[in-house]
Amino acid sequence: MTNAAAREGRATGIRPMSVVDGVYDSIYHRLMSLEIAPGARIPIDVLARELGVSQTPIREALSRLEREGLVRKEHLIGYSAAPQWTRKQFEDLYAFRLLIEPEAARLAAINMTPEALQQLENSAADMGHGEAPVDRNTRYSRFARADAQFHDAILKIAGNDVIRSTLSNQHVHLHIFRLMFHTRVTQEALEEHENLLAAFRARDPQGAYDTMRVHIERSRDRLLSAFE
Amino acid sequence: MTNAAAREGRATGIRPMSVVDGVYDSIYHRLMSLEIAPGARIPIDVLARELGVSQTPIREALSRLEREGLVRKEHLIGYSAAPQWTRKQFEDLYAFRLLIEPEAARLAAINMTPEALQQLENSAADMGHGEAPVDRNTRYSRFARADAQFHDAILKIAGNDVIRSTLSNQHVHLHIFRLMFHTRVTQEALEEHENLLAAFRARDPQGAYDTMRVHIERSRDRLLSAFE
DNA sequence: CTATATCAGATCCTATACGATATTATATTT
DNA sequence: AAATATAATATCGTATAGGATCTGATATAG
Repeated sequence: MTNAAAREGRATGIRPMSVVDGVYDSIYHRLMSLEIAPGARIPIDVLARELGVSQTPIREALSRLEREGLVRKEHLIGYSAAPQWTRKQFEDLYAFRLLIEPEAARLAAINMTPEALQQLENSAADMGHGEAPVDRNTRYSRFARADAQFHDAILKIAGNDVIRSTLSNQHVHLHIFRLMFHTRVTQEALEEHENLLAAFRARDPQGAYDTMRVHIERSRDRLLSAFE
Repeated sequence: MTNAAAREGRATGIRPMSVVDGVYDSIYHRLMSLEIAPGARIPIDVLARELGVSQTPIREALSRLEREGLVRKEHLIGYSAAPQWTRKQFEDLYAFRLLIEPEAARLAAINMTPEALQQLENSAADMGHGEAPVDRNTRYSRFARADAQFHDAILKIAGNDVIRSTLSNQHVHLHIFRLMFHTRVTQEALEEHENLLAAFRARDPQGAYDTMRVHIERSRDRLLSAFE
């Protein structure tokens, strides 16, 4: 029964995992894998039949995805996957990141502890090597996830929770992931992450600030080619 | 019938206004007026009975409010109004605003047009005078709303939609409104807004940047007293 | 051949019902 | 009297049903 399959996920705590969580994950991965294309309709009852659950949890999961900007809703028409980014949205986001993340890197360098540094090193190591990716899709998918984790770890060390939740809600990396299909990025990004780590090891706030700024600017320029 | 009352709101477009929208507004105003206290439980079926609608739209409205940080949800326990801010959350938010809004003011000064300036002037004028407030509650409530509109207008002129939606989702002003009950703020803020307008009239980007920074720092210091 | 009108199917939105879980009050034991 | 155990109530989470609206196709008129 699909119901049981959705529920069996990770029931970490004592509480039983809600059906909504399973539905959320399922839709999230369909968006991530581009199985649901940008702009495509997402009918509630079709999903309900496919997942073997009722419409109520589907509704809540989609509502949650809407708040994160991954799906859109039109009254009396229904839900659909968010359309591909426009160039302006892309540029606005990077202008925003340039305001936030260099300063966050500076704060992180100030607050850096040996334990936090070790976690960052591990996170960065995950990006480079790992089992061989089976196809282009899973390769980029894993890269995007690891990149998100790396940047979030820095924000966590910086210690400003408002900034951290704000950026994670932007779900930057899912959208970027889509763009990556049209470009090549991984090698340079890895080197820039290594530069960041060097600044953190040296406990150099200004260096971390500058390095992060350069990293984001280069990331922007690399991805800009996706808009021709 | 309460159902009809909820629906009668503003049905501006051709589309009938959804029940969810009415429920959302109702709960929002109850939070704004402190009729629902910070931290208080919000039982779904009690609300459903009071508003004369079923539980499904209540559920969706609460989900929407959760994304905006106004209510919290615990699995198998239920919804409750977001607790009063801690000092750390408050300081994190203002650190965030200091990164964003001065730069937004700078951009707004660059993009300023006569029409945009006129709208800002009107918005600022709304804050000063208006019909006499009936009580302390509605006076602060109107002030908070007008202040939010003024700051949002600047962000709109700055032109970065990512930044604008991010800040409006923070619902800064609702929470600040609560704090204002414990302090007095209006007169100084009005003068600082006037200083901002002066910089915009002069098309002075650097001046707008500096003035906004001072404004936010002072706003922070004024409200900090609410934490003793 | 194009454009409008009508109709059937799909989908959304809301209401209601019921099992599962948490919370509170009562009773029992130490 | 304090603490634990048990039962009753309140509330949540999910499933299902039906009315309302939209979408797309077919038919008809110009």
